[in-house]
Order: sequence, then C-alpha cells, then structure tokens
Amino acid sequence: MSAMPLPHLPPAVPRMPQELADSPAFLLGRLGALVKSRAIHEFETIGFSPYHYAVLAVLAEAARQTQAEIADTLKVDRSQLVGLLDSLEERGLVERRRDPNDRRRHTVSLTPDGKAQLGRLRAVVKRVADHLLAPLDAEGRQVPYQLLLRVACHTHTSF
Amino acid sequence: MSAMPLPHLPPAVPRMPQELADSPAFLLGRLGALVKSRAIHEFETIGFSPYHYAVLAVLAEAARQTQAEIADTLKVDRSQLVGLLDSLEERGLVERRRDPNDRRRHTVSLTPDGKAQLGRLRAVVKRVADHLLAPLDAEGRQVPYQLLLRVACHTHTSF
DNA sequence: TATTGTTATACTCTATAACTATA
DNA sequence: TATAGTTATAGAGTATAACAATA
Repeated sequence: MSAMPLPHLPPAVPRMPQELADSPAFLLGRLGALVKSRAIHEFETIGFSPYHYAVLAVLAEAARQTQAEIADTLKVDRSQLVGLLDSLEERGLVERRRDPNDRRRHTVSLTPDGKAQLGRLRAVVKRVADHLLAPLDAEGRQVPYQLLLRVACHTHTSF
Repeated sequence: MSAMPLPHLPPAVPRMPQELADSPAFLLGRLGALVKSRAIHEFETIGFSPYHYAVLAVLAEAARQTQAEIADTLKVDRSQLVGLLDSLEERGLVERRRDPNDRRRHTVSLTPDGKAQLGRLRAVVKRVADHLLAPLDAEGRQVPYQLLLRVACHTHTSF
C-alpha cells in the first residue's frame, strides 16, 4: 500500500519528525544531551570527567574553598563531591587541608600540577565547543552565546 | 580571617564560575538538562512523559509504522519502546496490530483519542518552549531557533 | 539462521539516608 | 543540637542480553 517508494534511499534512514525538529525545546534538550555525552567521552579518553574540570575551574577562581562551598557552586551533592576530590587528590591536583578554626571543615586548594592540568582540560573543552559551533561562521558564533547566556540566566532563576 | 564580608548578601549565594559561564558548551549542556527536567515535570503532572509525546508525534506524521521504525526514528531502544506503547495502548491512544504479511511485526497507529491527546500534549510543549524563550523578545526568538537547527543538523551527522 | 517484539538482567547516575567527628 | 565531610543504600534511567515467535 506504500505509494511510490524512494528510489535509492534505503528504508532504514530514520528522519527526525518534523514536529520535533520544529520545537526549540526539543532541539535544545537533544543538543544539550549531545554536547554532554560528547564532553564526557572526550574527557574520558584522558581519564577525567567534566565534573573534574568543573571542580578545578571553581578552585582556580576562588582558592581555598570548603567542600560545601564547592558543591553548592556546582550544584552537586556534597556526597558526590567527595569522590571527585578523592580522585583529584590521588593525582596530586588538589589538596585537602583541615581548617584549624573549624576542624570539621576541609579547605580545598589547587596544586601547581592541578593548575597545569586545568590548562589541558580547557583545551578539551575548547575542542568540544569548536566542534559544536563548527556549522556556524565566525560572526554567527557570537549570537547564540549571547542568547544562551540570557536564557540560561533567566532559567537559572526561574526553574 | 575573612576580610570585609559583604554587607547584606548571605554567604550562601552560590555564583556560577565565570569560566563555566563563558563556555557555550557548558551553557548548552546545562540548559538542555534544564529544559529536559522541566519538560519531564510538566508532562508528569498529567501522567505522561516526553517520550509519550514523541511517540504520538511520530505516529501523527507517518501512520502505521512498525515498532522498530518508531524506535529508530526516536533513537530509543526497541525494548524501551515496548513499555511506552503498553501505557499508550492501555489508555486507548494507540493501537497495535499484527502485520498480516509478516506476523512478527506489529504495526502501530494512532487512535482518534490518541490524536486528541496529542493536541493536549502539544500545548504542554508550547508552554515549556514559551517559558524557555521568555527572556527573548519576539524577533530574538527566531534567531536561536535557526542556529539551533543548524547546529543540531550538523551534530546529528557528526556525533 | 536472522529478525521482531518482548522480557530479564546489569550497570550507571543520582538522590537520599545514615554515620563520625567536630562545633 | 547542629553541621561538614563521609559512607552506605536505594531508586530511576538506560543499556545489554536472553527469549519466543516467525521468517
């Protein structure tokens, strides 16, 4: 009952439904998942995760933070941060030190090796971003970032 | 030892690190996760999931597809689709019928109730999209969609 | 033997709940 | 009692593997 099958296209080529392709929300969701999985894969090949990068980035901007502060900044649970810091500390990239004023707290800081590694991880991020934005020309790349930032700031406060 | 604490801002206000806010890849990843969780929540309140909507949307565009075709189109595993179709069929929104030509196959189609429900789910999607794009003015909304689509098409083929 | 739909299993994340040591 | 960090547990989601029916 199928009228006029396409000549040389194999029937197994799955096309995204128009209704979903038309939805900015759907595109954004799928694109976000794609960039995330891509980032995870890229970091994985060198033994890291995007979270590792995020932790190092946070420490580079504000040194000597407590674990609770780091966790809140990244919006991850404190229990999740423990494992991340464990692996970073084992590699000598961060340093946990007891706060003498409140011995419950651990104050975390970046080691020189950690700062160097952060540079390498930044290269990974840049690679992912460049690949992501590849279909856009130079000037076109400025636009989505401004829009993304505006939308991100709004959703950050409204979700 | 903390020099000059800020006057009225509680110290518990977590700020996103500049380095991450500067990264389009990070923003896109987080934004995608946000819109996804928002969509899941919205659908959940009426007893559906974004997957349910996606399945109905696929069937609305090309009726009488086999389960394998639907699964491939949505890029979900065939085993995952089974449960989705089960719940949709229980509610009388889709119909599974054995293909007489190949009795292994199930040909799936939308019922009138399913088509009606699809309309209601579209309203949910629209609500999420409107909320997402709220910070952009009318003309600004056209831009990100074109860009998203371009990027999405590219990544679709290159990931 | 290969394929379709299905069911069962395992694995990864993440969210939550205890637990300790300090305060 | 409350809090910081830690550990343990449980749950959702997904990916993989086995399975029965049919080709």
